[in-house]
Amino acid sequence: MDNEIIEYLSRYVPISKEMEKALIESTFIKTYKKGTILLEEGQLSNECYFIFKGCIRSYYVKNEEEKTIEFYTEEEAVTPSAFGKNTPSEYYVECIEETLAGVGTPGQEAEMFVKFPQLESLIRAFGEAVIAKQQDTIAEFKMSSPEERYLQLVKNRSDLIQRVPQHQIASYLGIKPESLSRIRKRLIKS
Amino acid sequence: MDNEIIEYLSRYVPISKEMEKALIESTFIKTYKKGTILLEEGQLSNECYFIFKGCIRSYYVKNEEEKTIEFYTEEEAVTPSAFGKNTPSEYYVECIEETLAGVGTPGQEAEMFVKFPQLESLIRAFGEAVIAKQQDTIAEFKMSSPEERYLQLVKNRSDLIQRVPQHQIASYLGIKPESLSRIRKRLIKS
DNA sequence: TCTTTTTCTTAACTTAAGTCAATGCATTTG
DNA sequence: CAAATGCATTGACTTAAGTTAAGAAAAAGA
Repeated sequence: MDNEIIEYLSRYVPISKEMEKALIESTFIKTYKKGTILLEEGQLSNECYFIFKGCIRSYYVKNEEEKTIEFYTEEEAVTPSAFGKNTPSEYYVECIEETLAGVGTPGQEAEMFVKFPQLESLIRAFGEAVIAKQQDTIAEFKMSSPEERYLQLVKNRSDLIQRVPQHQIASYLGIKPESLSRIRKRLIKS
Repeated sequence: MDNEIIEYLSRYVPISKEMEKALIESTFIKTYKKGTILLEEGQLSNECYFIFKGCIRSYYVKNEEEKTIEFYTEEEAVTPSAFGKNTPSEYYVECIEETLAGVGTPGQEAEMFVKFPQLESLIRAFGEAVIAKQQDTIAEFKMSSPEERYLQLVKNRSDLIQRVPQHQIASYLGIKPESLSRIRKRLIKS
């Protein structure tokens, strides 16, 4: 179990044995029931997560409507923008399945940074990768029709199509559930 | 002139006198003609920029069409995703006005990181701010119609409406120039 | 198991963006 | 200065997404 975190991090930076040990010791693991709200709009964020099993969704609410920003699944890290900051979160974070996750806190993070300054490089590299990926997402959004976006999703993250309710997929694609329903019908026919 | 870079950075982290001196000494300043391509798709990126005067645009090309990702203007930093990496850039970076900018290189960056490890924290904090802003952009895109996106742009960055050709604004909003033209007409009437 | 709630689909209608084509205007270039 | 190029606008038409409403199917809860 703990090895998964290490393996994940080592994609971005070499992890020493010592660092590995400190990481494992300072991480505590929790399970959350389906439907658990991990963070609400307006609240401060004191936790970040590494998912071992399950699915977490982040979403904004505007005009009483939920707009899904991202789905996170196994072996992915969830760090709210407001994590460890003194500003309230602009969005919600919710477990949409029973979820088993490693939980990190700002204190633990700071401690690790002091002990292992290389971690800062890691986080920086990781952040840069996230930025590049998000830029791609934005460009993809501008360049594609709803139907194309759906096809991309099916291609790249077909697991989500199976495990996530369609109205949440629709909000992730920036369209209404009715439209997604029609898109699917259209595609089946052809 | 140099003070602008310092002032900009100090929004994110305290800058020591010594650091200030090193920064100013290692930055060189260049002017680019309107239309200069700073980075092409497929090329490696060896430079990042801090704009003193002018405007830089980044864009993807897909199906022979340009899709603008972002416009950068005075006192903003432009760091291509591929900067200092060994992977080719996925997009173009172009000066759409005569532009005066400070130019940074990976070598200079690395040198600064060695001399001033705090800089790494700065870059990390900065990256996090960028991530939060991009998440907002993505959410805004999902939540709004083209007309609403245009109104947001007018509200938040009215300068761009003045200084950037409309077809580039259209591609930035993810719509066709004809549609933008109609949106403007619609808004004037009401 | 039966009920309730949530999710998905369908239909009819409205609205606006995409497409194609033409035109006018402005800026650049020879 | 004339020609060419690039840019913005307009119109007619097509296409698909939003809206509203209803009903079916599936999942959750009592």
